[in-house]
Amino acid sequence: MSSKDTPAIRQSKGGVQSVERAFGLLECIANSAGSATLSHIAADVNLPLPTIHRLLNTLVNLGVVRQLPDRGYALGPGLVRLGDIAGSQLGAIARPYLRDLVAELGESANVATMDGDMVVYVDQVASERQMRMFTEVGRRAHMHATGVGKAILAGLDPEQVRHIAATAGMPTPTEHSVGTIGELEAELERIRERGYAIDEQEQELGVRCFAMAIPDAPAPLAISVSGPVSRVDQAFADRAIPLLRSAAAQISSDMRGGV
Amino acid sequence: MSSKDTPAIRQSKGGVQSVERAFGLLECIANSAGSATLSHIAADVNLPLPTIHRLLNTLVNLGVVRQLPDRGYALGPGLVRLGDIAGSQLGAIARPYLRDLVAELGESANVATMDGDMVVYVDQVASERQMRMFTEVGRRAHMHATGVGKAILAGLDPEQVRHIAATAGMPTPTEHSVGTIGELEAELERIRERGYAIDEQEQELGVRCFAMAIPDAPAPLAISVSGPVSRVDQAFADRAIPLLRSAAAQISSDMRGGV
DNA sequence: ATCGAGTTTCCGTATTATGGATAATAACTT
DNA sequence: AAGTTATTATCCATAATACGGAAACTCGAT
Repeated sequence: MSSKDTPAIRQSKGGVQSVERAFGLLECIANSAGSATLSHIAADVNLPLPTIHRLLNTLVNLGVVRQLPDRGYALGPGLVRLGDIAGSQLGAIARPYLRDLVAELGESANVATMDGDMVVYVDQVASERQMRMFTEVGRRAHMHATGVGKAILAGLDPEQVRHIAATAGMPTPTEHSVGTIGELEAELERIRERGYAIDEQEQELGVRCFAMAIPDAPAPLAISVSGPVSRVDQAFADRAIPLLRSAAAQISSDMRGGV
Repeated sequence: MSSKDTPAIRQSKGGVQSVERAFGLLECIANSAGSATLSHIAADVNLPLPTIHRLLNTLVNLGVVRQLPDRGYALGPGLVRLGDIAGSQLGAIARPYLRDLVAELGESANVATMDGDMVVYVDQVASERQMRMFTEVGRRAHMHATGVGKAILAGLDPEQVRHIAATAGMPTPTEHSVGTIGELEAELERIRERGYAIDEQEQELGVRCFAMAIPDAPAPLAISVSGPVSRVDQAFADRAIPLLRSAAAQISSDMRGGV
């Protein structure tokens, strides 16, 4: 499951070839979890060895890739920094509104984006409560098993949803998780009707979560509030949903407004 | 403070120009917090507009940069993913040992690397205790004010240390923090003698931390255990130091061993 | 000590990125 | 609302740049 995952390297017209190739290599290393040797990479992306070697050298000099003592290549710390900044920038616009949500509702609020076929949490404002959700920023999770993920999926084409479900798979972290594409599609329809997604202990037992997509965002984005089922109940939802709705609207307009 | 931070773009011989330039642009966007407009970027990196535009286009197509509705450019979600994977890969080798440390000592353990002139936490295993350190993965901190940072600094050339202190500055988060280069150098000398670093409430009041650098790591790396001063005392240190030492040695050999 | 898979360097070639000039678009001004 | 400027996007001839075949080298295995 490695020679087909990276379908060579997409070359879009008007793009700079070497840059596209360079990121193809990064993708390739990212997919082959851990290190990847030169020839291993050459097998995946379809390029002559010297070319790959030269590109990798450049990336190593840039600190984006690090070369292991056994000559293998791995993603380097430079990417940690860039990724961190990228995430915080995405989250930065949303943060003040998340803070309001937390202040108002007393539960943790999150922003997540879709990357590839997974959800990535880009920012979180944790509640002050003792027992609270512990969703690390940067964590990745399956779309169908999270509130934010389902909220995002509900805004995509059905075929795109199928494709994501197919490539990422549909594991069921708990017995409440959605397990089949049929169920998922029905669930997404419900989400579209009511305007928000519910994660009913689907990601973790005892945790309920309300999520909503940010309309017209530059990247697929959703926000959520989550907490233990004991506190996050119907009464909570009645207070939370309008707040989520207005937060989503404001974030959306902030993002369109630039800065 | 923006036209001098990015000293054009470093071009190392044997490197692929366009790739180096592309990452120069990413750096530039990263530095100009939030969005950066085309001409703003052109002012920082010293390149003709069409060239920048073409490179940015490529990066946008790759999902690494996103273009805002006001035509500004910002780092995109693709980087979040790569950075996340890069971080977890760096941390992955260390994680099992961190787990052991936490199991044995009952306090949170961290791995951090140096990136630029800052420390970045790449992984953490949190203790099960109620009151625990809340160091998010991906967080950046000043070298001189953290245990891991000082442990790493202790292994660098004095001039490099000076340079880092000069460029990053030396803020003092608490009244215990090291505030001058003189103090720092003395402290680093002590660290070299005893073989580990102590963060004595220098980052946050009430928090003590023992840290040790990973020798011969592919990137500067250090591990630490930290917790409230009430629990993390001399008796704790007596248990912790040998464990840290052996963990560091094992991680080091694992990293040299490849995979 | 010999071999061979995998990695790195070399260098002539032409493919590829380049950037000056120009057009299109947005922002400001009167 | 029309004119003006600043900013961004597109063309395309040029040559500089990245390319990749071939050959040297390194390291682990036999």
